[in-house]
Amino acid sequence: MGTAEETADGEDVPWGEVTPDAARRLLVAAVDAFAERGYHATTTRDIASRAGMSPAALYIHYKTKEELLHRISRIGHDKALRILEKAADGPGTAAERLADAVRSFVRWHAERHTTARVVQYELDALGPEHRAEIVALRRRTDAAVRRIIGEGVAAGEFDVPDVPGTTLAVLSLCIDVARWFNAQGSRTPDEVGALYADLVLRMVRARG
Amino acid sequence: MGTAEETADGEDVPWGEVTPDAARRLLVAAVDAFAERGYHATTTRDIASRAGMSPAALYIHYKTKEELLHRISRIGHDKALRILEKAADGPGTAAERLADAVRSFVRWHAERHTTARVVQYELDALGPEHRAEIVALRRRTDAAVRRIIGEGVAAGEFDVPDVPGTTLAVLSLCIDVARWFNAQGSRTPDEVGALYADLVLRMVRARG
DNA sequence: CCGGCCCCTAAGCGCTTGCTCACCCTCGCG
DNA sequence: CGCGAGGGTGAGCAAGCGCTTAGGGGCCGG
Repeated sequence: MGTAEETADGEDVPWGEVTPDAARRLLVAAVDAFAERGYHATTTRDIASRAGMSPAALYIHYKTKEELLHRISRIGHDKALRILEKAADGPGTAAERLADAVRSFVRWHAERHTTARVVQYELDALGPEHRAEIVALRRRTDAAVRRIIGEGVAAGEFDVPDVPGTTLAVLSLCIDVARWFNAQGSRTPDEVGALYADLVLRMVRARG
Repeated sequence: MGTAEETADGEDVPWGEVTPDAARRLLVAAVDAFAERGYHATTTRDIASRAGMSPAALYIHYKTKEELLHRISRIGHDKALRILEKAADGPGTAAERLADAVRSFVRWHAERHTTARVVQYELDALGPEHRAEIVALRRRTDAAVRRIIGEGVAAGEFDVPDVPGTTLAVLSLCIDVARWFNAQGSRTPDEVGALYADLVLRMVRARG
């Protein structure tokens, strides 16, 4: 807390951990390009020109185009996981924690949907070692949700016949927000978060 | 019914409508390659060699690589839409029809998950006119689900505060099956279909 | 036997790709 | 002022891309 990439009120500055400034500008340009066209359809010239630099500038700060994707994916997954685990470890009943987790996770996917789209849908473009690292993070994401649902069942709050299957469905539902969410659409990230939290509570048949 | 691409018991032969045989072999190879690596990461040489042909053979049957994707996308969307509309127009209560729609739609996405992955996630790679044609089909998909839910609400079967939002969530949930489903995984398409039908009925709080 | 037809291939064209390299400009420091 | 260091550029390389073209080989009716 209080590190350079956070403001006084504790809210994160996106990509604040990426330095120096030129490296961050390139990374932000890459996120936009990857989200818009996909990793494979994006050229290094496109990324550099979005950042206002020559094609060669990219290779001062990153070894390859794939390393850029890895940095984006790594930071994005870290952030998403932290949001989810914070909600899972919070106070309150299982229903309250599940609703909180879904609400904040979905809000992140909607608010930062360009980043989320890259993070969630360009996994296959990573090299084998980098992909393995990211897959490990995703398992922790799955474990966090499964724990809340499991505790809710144990406490008699939830009625869920298939805990792993329901966990999968809940996460799938949240992640897919990154695919369809449109900033020009009629729903705000808060509204989608509230809607999805309600739907998920219904899925576990929590009293609510 | 009884057309060339259907067997006696009415079950479809996949890609039976694609002729001649060499064109179908190329298309099946393209589906596999696109699903595995993505459209942009797949080369025309890769497609041709999977079909056991030289790179030039592709251009005897298809004008461009994009035309191949369009044929796949068009046929796949037609099939998915037909499955969904058949369930929506069937007999029974809204709950029965919704469960049937979700079950069969999900089963298709799981069973034919390579095709579904291309169909659902490579939309942006299509040219503008082809994309517009596919988007129109997707609107009919949305309309079919919305109609069932709307009728369930009108009949007092469902308790749904936000019909368009719930429709979006239901479709999103089903479509995302194509992303995570793995044939080597522990769940069969039938099991996933049954699980998802139950979860969706809970989302609309149908008596079940 | 032939000649036209239909699939298919070998070779390769023009272009774009990820990435490199020789060089330059700016700036802090003695 | 001289100078080294580090972020930046223009030009371009080797490889791979989508796609084309000239021609080969098997099957057909005559």
